[in-house]
Amino acid sequence: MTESDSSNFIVADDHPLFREALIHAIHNCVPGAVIHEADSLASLYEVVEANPDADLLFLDLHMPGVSGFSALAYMRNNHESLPTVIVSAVDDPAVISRAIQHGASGFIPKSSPIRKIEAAINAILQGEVWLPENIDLGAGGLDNEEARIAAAMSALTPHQFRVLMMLGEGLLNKQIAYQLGVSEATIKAHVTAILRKMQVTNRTQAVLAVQRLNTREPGLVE
Amino acid sequence: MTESDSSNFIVADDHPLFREALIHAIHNCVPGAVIHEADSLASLYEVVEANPDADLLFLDLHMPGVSGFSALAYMRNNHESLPTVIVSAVDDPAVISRAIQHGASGFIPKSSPIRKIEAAINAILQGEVWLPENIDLGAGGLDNEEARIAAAMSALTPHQFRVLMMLGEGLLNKQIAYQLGVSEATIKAHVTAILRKMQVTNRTQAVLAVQRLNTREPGLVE
DNA sequence: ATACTGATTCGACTTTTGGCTAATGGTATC
DNA sequence: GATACCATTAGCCAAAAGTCGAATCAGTAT
Repeated sequence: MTESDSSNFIVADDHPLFREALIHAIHNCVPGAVIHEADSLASLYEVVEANPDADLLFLDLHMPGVSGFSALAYMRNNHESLPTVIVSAVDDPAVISRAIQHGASGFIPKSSPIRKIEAAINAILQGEVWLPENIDLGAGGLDNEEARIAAAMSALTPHQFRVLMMLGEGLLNKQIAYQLGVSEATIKAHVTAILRKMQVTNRTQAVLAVQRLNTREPGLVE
Repeated sequence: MTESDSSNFIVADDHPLFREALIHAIHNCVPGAVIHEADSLASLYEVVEANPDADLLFLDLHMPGVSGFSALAYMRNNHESLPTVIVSAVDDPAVISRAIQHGASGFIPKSSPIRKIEAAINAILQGEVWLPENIDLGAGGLDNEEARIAAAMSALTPHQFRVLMMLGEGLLNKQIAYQLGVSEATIKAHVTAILRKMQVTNRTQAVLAVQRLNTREPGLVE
């Protein structure tokens, strides 16, 4: 009866087909597994809140509402006890390396054959950090800036994080307020708190900071 | 006496050491070559204006004031007659492919040995499009968005482009005005024109558009 | 010579942003 | 129960952002 008896997983990916495939693989590894799905930042919030005892989160790097390592950085500090595995179409060693440094418990390229994915799931359930073969973790280091931004971002509250992601879409305070069903005054208060925590002076700079956590080529920033 | 008798080149790169090495290689290929240098967007403007009859521009992808393909997109439309070769530390096939699609006349990785660089210069002077070996030009296509943004950006006037790049650094109108030595009202007018041409409604969205021309992993944008 | 186009400049005006204070209620934690 | 933090809102204010119309200037076509 109690869910703590069985394994609880969360699969966050906006591609239904891949979600299904991943769930299938998980079931093969853990027959009685209970799996919860999310296809956006908003639904990820709901599912994570509703299942605080989940054992593992499979997180896509790109979903509606979040992009890059932002969501990972956030999860690492607001739900420390929930290990997070990145599942992504990207398989650049530098991106993989950065994901691990941002606190991911593993990295599964979407291009992996089913067997490999199942092997990855099993390894991670054993507490291992699973990576594709031949990955040099020294490939892409986090520069100081990136680490600082990730730390600042993980200090944000859930609402603040959500608002920050919407700033990242170029929305007005008024639009954000409408979409979240609160007053504009509330959004302003959130934005002020965000700017403070991110140590920037206006929303454009905040958005630029978020962009640095995207999976762009490392080594280009002077 | 007339400069049109000799070959005119422009080398735009913010790394003095590499600039020197490249100039040396050019001299080896074209003994009497006249070479003009730029180490920032501002100086690139000056040099290009001062030498409208230049034969070839060597352009680094990352200089103070510009980043990614923005400068290339701009050059392609405002100085159509000046062929541009990208010189970059990046050698990702997708980046190379995108550079060519943005109108570059060649791509020289900085990691190339001197001989290769000289071979590249000779080939490009013959009118060829020079690429590193084994490059699959199908590697990274421009999505519609990226092509649209590049087109919009190349419709900007020099001043507007300059202002847009400064928006991309998170600067205030006031700061931009001070740096360019004009009134804040002028900058506001430029910004309004930029927003119109880029088909966005505020500066944050304009900055996000510019970011799409950076050399980040392609294929990640949903 | 005239007219037209486009770039640059700027002031006046409106809207949006962002900071500050203050108040309310909820929810943990101690 | 007290304390702390979060979310919410209002109201006020100063600063910044953005729009419009207008003047100037250069180049270009007629």
